Amino acid sequence: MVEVSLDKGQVFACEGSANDQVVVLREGVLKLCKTLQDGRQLVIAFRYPGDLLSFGQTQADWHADVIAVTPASLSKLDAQAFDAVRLSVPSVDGRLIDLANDEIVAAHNHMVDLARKSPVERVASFILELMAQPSLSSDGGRMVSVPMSRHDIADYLGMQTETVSRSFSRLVADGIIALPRPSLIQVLDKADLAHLAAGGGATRRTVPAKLSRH
Amino acid sequence: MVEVSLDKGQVFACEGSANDQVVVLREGVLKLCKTLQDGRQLVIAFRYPGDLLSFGQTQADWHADVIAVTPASLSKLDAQAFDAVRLSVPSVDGRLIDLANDEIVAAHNHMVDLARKSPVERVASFILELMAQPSLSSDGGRMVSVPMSRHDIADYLGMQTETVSRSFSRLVADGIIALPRPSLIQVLDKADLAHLAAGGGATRRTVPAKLSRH
DNA sequence: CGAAAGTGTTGATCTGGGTCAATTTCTTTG
DNA sequence: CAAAGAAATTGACCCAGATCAACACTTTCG
Repeated sequence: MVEVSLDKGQVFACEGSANDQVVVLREGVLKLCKTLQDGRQLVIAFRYPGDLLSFGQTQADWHADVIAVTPASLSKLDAQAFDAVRLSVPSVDGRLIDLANDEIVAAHNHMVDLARKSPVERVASFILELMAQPSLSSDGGRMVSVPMSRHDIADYLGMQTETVSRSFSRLVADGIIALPRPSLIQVLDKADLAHLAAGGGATRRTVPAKLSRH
Repeated sequence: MVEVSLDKGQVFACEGSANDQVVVLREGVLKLCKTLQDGRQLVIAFRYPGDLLSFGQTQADWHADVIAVTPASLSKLDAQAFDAVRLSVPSVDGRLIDLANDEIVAAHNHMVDLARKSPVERVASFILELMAQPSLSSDGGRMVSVPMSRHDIADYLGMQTETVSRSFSRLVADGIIALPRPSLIQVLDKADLAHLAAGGGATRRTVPAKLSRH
């Protein structure tokens, strides 16, 4: 099992390159990216500590670029060695299938975000995803750190940086979150956030006067 | 192994209901749908003959509605029986992992479509997907039948029926496809279609005069 | 420390695709 | 086959979010 360290911004793997290893993220945050020939880009997913980056599948090619969003460290094991593990511990396969399935469910949910939710709703969903990451969450989920740039968030949510920024501002104006720093979210009303993310519109439609402007 | 028949429009399973079976689609086309509480809908994926609908995972809940787009027939086997198969034929697990992986790759590609492609590009990608289905393709992939409605296509591509229709019209006007009937596509220029779908813009930017209007 | 570059926020304007509405074309059925 | 109903197309208009532009704040480095 080999340890690898990545600097912020470093490319770990490229779409199309061979992937005959099993890789686990130990520390830091990665993004999986796909780019169209004219430069349009999408961040397929972010990866957090503990996440598996590849399932040791038979067809072995990365289908997206893998890039460090923060300094990161990861462990890799080549496919043969992993196959030995799978043979000696049969429950591993079932676990892999479950993990792959979680991945499918997550992807399908994100598709709904991309296709059918408004910018504010997408950002609300995104904040909830961050809150679910123990490595980013503190104070019982009240404070959430945001390790990626507004640009990365935009590419993840299928919008523009400006729109991401405006959506954050909207949530602040509505008293749902506070932003002590761009990279730190204080969640003020988790219920409203969840309601928004689910596509139900915010509970608090009318905003307290002193919060709505400045 | 139990056979099930579905009428067009019939609901086979609902999001959240228990899924402790392994299901294979034999004939017909299904759609997997997710609906937001205010009615916004997305077709996550279509399923074609030969597709597996569930991977016999541990956590057993449908995460989308499953609805017949055409009359369909499918076979199901309950999880215990399938587990017996998995134990006796160890290669099944590896195959399942590969299938799940294909599903992940497909979902990730579709995310790019939804988030970053224009309506015409999405429809182009969609037509290519249909062409890849042997059950829909004839005349060496020149003629493709479209079993689902414009509305379903819209919900699959994250747009409106009207926009789907306009995109088809655009492709016809540009001489890339012909539409003898709404449910039948004749592919005239597969290269252009692929180029469009890849986000490169059509090769034929200037349109022959007699095709561009009327 | 001050300049320069990078990142984020806000404002002004423009446009692609959504929405509403009117036909036309397919499909079904009596 | 005709009539009714559903589905698809086309047109007109409008608005959410992209684009363009200016500015603020933070970090880096000579």
